[in-house]
Amino acid sequence: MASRSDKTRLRIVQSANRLFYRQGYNRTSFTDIVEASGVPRGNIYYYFKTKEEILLATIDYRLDAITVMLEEWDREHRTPVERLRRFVRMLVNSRQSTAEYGCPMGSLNTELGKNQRELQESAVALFDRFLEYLSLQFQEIGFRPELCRNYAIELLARGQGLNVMTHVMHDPEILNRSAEALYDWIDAVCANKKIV
Amino acid sequence: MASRSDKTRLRIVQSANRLFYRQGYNRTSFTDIVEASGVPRGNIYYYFKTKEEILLATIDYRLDAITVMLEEWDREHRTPVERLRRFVRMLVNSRQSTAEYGCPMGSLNTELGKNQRELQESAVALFDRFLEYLSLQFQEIGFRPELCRNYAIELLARGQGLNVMTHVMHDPEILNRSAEALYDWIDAVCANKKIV
DNA sequence: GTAGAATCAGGACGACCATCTGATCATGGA
DNA sequence: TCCATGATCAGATGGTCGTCCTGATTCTAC
Repeated sequence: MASRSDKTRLRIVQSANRLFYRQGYNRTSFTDIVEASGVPRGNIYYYFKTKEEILLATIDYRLDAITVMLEEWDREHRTPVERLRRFVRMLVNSRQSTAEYGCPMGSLNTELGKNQRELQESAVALFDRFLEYLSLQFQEIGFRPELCRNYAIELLARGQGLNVMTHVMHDPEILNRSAEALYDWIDAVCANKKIV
Repeated sequence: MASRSDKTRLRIVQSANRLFYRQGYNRTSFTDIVEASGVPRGNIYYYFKTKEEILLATIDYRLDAITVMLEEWDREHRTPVERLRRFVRMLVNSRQSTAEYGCPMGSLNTELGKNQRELQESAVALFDRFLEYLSLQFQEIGFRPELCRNYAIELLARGQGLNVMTHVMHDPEILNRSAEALYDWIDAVCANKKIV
């Protein structure tokens, strides 16, 4: 099924995705995408009518990548606690690129959240995917459903906070050092399981 | 001392500051600033040679505002713990605008952190101001100096995380609900004081 | 083999961008 | 009164932006 067309489209999306992450969506020009992908101007417009459409395609692309990753986590780890810890480990593993360019998900939403609400509402799907997954793990641990979403938000918030600080200070060690507190938090929450 | 010149300059800076917060720096055009401030094009260039200079002026403007605020906190609250709690309260108080436009400090740094390093290095001063202040409070509580900076980063990180989630989900209640955990964290850290 | 759709290619277009220019106005000291 | 200078102002400028257009080439199916 990987026709020539599919390959070209994929090249565009991958190049745009990379640029959007590194430069931001608004600061990435059409010419940037043309040069990075090697796909000529008019040809890109054959696949996407507007720059916004390219962004939506990159969001879908990321969503697929996240789905694949989460499925892998499910296969690799049997218990929900291990999967929560795996999430923290992912943050730590990404610390170098986070220090350089920030969180791909968080920085995109932050950028679009200012005055580009429609686009941001598409980008929030990235957060929802993680929230859903994390929430599910807490449910499997045995917490009440209402609590689970709040725990998921709390965990995601702490991850985002570390990502922001890591990016702002250009210091990957912040993530390295602070991860321990997140592991502890997971343990502490789960220790409450019997009480709650 | 408020000459006509000073007033015009201030009007430019205040309008730009507002626009940069709401629309982001890069998406704010010169024309936007002209229209918002009511100061004609050429006149703005009499005060600032480039758009970047305007940004630097707004950063200074914010730094001054932060300084004034922190001095007020010092006057209002005698103990360092109260001042730390005051910081959390500020986050909660700003929850409405945070839900709409994000954290003024965090979102600016996130935007500039991508590919505009020189400007971001000026914007990081905003973070430094808070880090310095928070760190000082931990020192006054009695922690070892090396610890204090890490505690300050941790507190700032958790605040930024909540700000990001609040903005992304457009839900001020996230800040409202999660503040309690920050108060608890402050208490927990200070309870360790004798041990550490 | 060939018709028609899919794909490729790059220049052209108008809008808007940050910046600059030069003229005009206001003010205050000689 | 006059003029030097700080302040104000409208419009022009070159460049870049996202978008569009028109052919040329390649693929697919009969």
